[in-house]
Amino acid sequence: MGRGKIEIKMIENPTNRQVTYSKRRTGIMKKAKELTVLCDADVSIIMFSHSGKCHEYCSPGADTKKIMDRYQQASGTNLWSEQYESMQRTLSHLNEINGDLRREIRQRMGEDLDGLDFDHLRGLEQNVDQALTEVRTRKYHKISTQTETYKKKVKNFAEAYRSQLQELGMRDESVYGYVDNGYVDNTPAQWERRVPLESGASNMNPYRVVPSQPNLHGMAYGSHELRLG
Amino acid sequence: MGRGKIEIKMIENPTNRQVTYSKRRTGIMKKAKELTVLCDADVSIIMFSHSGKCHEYCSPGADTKKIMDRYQQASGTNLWSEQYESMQRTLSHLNEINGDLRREIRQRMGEDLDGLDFDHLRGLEQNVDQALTEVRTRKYHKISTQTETYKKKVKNFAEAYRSQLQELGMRDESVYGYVDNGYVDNTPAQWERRVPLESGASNMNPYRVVPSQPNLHGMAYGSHELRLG
DNA sequence: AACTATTTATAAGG
DNA sequence: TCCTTATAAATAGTT
Repeated sequence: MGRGKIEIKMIENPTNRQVTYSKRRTGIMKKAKELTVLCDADVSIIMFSHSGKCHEYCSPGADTKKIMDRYQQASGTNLWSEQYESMQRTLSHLNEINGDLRREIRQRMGEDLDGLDFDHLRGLEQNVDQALTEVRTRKYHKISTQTETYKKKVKNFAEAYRSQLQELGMRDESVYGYVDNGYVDNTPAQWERRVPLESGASNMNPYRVVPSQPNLHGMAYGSHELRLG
Repeated sequence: MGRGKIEIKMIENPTNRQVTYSKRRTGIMKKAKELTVLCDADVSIIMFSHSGKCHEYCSPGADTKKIMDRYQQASGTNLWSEQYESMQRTLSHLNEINGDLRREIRQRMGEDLDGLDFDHLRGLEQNVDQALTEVRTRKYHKISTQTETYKKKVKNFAEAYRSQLQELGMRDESVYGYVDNGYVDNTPAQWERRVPLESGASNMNPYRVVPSQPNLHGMAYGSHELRLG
């Protein structure tokens, strides 16, 4: 339709091509609008010109994404579902691992042991026993280290205090005596009574006896729709 | 264009509307094809009729999804990204939790204890100690239960054997003697030497000492592209 | 679905 | 990009 008939094949002249693209794009968009109104249809058109420019039409009362979602549903299967399902599988896999890890922790806490046969129980016992030994070793190492640290601190403090006294021309023999007898005590008794410090950085507190859910990141996935608090 | 000019407004007569939809749809699709060829453009058209029927056109050399992805990219921001990012956040959150759980297990195995202060060590020690007690209790309970089971089995077997002998008009006093003296033994010594049975259903073997990765589901997400082996 | 009078789209040119 | 105009194409109403 025009001054002459044209063959439907790629227009080589870039200017002509661009002009034709522009005209016909307008034409299609107009037709789409008319169809939308005349027939009460939902239409989505997305076009990319040879040069990469993007144009779209979308019938009023719906947006492109809605039509695409509807398209996805209508065409049944594919589109994003593939990627969604991949992520979905990953999520349930991770959740499964999560469940296994929690169960292992519960079993290491002496719970949920009904499912274990004798050999597993025996192995678990040995492993926990070794762990206990290791933890005890560390604990006592910590005690002595901290004790040494405090000893040094107090010693340094006393040293400074004494040299100050000396600067003032005075003497006080009781400083060292205080350090060695009173403040530092190798028995763990005073430690055992301390209230544990809350560690904000770690959400894992191994010393807390939490009966069934070692870490309370309650999550349950499995539906296609996801929400994350 | 036709026998008479029509006003662009919704066609009330359903038959006419359907006929017009059909004709004009064909027209638009044809125009789209021509545009594709003439101007080397990528076009995607999705249409839903008033009755809900879906029709699409997509330029050859690309599929609808590709054009939509390109559209998403071109239109800059949103569309699916919101949902993707939500899932992405969920995934990394789960991974983080799993990391914490793995660390907790390692610490319950006596590893990775450098970061714990004295109070945590003390709590962990107490907890592991309690767990050890519980596991031991269960283990010995298992021993006695299994022993009882075997005792009964052998007893039943011996009973059956003896009644068979009786049916044959014979007597054998040694049967019970064998049961009570030889086969059943309450000491755990013979159990301790058994090779553990492999449990195929469970991928968690608490009695295995695996130094750094309690469960080898090595996963590392974080990129937008996902793959799951 | 086919026909056809008429409207609409648009190719070429400015 | 817009205007013009001759002509091709689309299609409304009819059969």
